[in-house]
Amino acid sequence: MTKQDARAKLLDAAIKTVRAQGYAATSVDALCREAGVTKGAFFHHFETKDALAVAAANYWSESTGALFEQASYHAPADPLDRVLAYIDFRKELLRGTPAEFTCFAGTTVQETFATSDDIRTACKQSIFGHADTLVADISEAMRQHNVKGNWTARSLALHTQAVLQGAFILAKASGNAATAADSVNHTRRYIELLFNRKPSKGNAK
Amino acid sequence: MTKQDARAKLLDAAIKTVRAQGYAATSVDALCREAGVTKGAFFHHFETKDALAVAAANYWSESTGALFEQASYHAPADPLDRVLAYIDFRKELLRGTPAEFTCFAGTTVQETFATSDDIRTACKQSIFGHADTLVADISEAMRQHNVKGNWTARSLALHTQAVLQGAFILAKASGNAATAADSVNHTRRYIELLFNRKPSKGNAK
DNA sequence: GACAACATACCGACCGGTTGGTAGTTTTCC
DNA sequence: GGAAAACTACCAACCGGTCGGTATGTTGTC
Repeated sequence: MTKQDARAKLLDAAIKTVRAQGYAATSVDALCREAGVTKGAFFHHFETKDALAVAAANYWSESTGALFEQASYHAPADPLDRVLAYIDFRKELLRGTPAEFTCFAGTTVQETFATSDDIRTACKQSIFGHADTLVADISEAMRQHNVKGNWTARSLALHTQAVLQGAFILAKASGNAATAADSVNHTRRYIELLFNRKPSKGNAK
Repeated sequence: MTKQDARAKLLDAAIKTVRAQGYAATSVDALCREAGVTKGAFFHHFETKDALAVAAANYWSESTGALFEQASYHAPADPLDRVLAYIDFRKELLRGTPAEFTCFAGTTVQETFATSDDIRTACKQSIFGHADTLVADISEAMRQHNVKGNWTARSLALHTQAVLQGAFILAKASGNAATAADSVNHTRRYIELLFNRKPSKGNAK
């Protein structure tokens, strides 16, 4: 109702609609309809459709960043436990329809990587930036548990993101969130094996 | 030049263009231009644009199926070696630009899962059908190496596909195929750990 | 001469983006 | 401190162009 309302509503509409239909299939008109604003408002706040995509990717980084910052997986004293709790948290988020739990940045970059460097960079920042928040815990876990392999903390952090992005695709293809959860279970098991941690019960398949 | 030529050229153009730009951003006109045929030819062979997508997904299944059938990773006597050789083969394929090594089915299903059940099913068949070709070797490896975990051969096969699909997205986002190769290395290491196989040298990061 | 395999010309709907304009707020200047 | 000027947020109508799709040829082959 107040100032700057249209911009926020358009960003929310973009996240929702693009996750459901993809970026190219989402028209500016559809976005305005979903947000309940006019086309004039759209182009008042965003120079082009691509500029909205960049803003939405940054908005996505901020809102998911806040979600993960507040989450309880940071609580355990052992850094390895924090990493495993993060994996469990990601698994818990796999609820509802794919449009509800999949990643705006991953979906958008898949369509735009070759046509818009600005969008690609914003999406890369979202995915790689989130991965970077895991590196400290992984590094500390490697130190405390005396694990040194032929791999880096950052590459493992990025690998967890790759698994999730791929799990989203399989969930979309199968229409089944459980398919994605299976891959998260494998990732948990991988980390347990890397750190010689006894596997927890209850991660079937 | 001969009969049925236009259809084949349109399918090739679809694979190439969709991998580069996505499905929705690929117009029928652009497809005809790329294939060197007219719009009349397009709608002579395909009832709708969506019908072409289904045909292209099936064509993708066939052509990649032939590629993997002929590959040399089936040679080793030990089924675990065959699985690891498959992983190495997938890593070798990560050459050139993302448009050259990424998956048509994964790209397409990401955009169409909610809007076309026919396309979604054809893409699911492509990805899950390929995963199924790995199940026999994984199962035999579990038997021969006396490995039984809280997971199934099929879920591990699907997990390898999830990692690859996710690795494609990270490669698109970073513009760097090496990012994808890192995830494949982690997957190889995971399988080695699952089967208590000594790690091979040379899989850095 | 019938039929498949195209080609050409064209359609209405919708695309991203622009226009001229209005209502309300903030800043400027005496 | 109060009016004028400038600015912000937003709107409805509209633009040229492109979209997926169609209707009607033409051409080569059996």
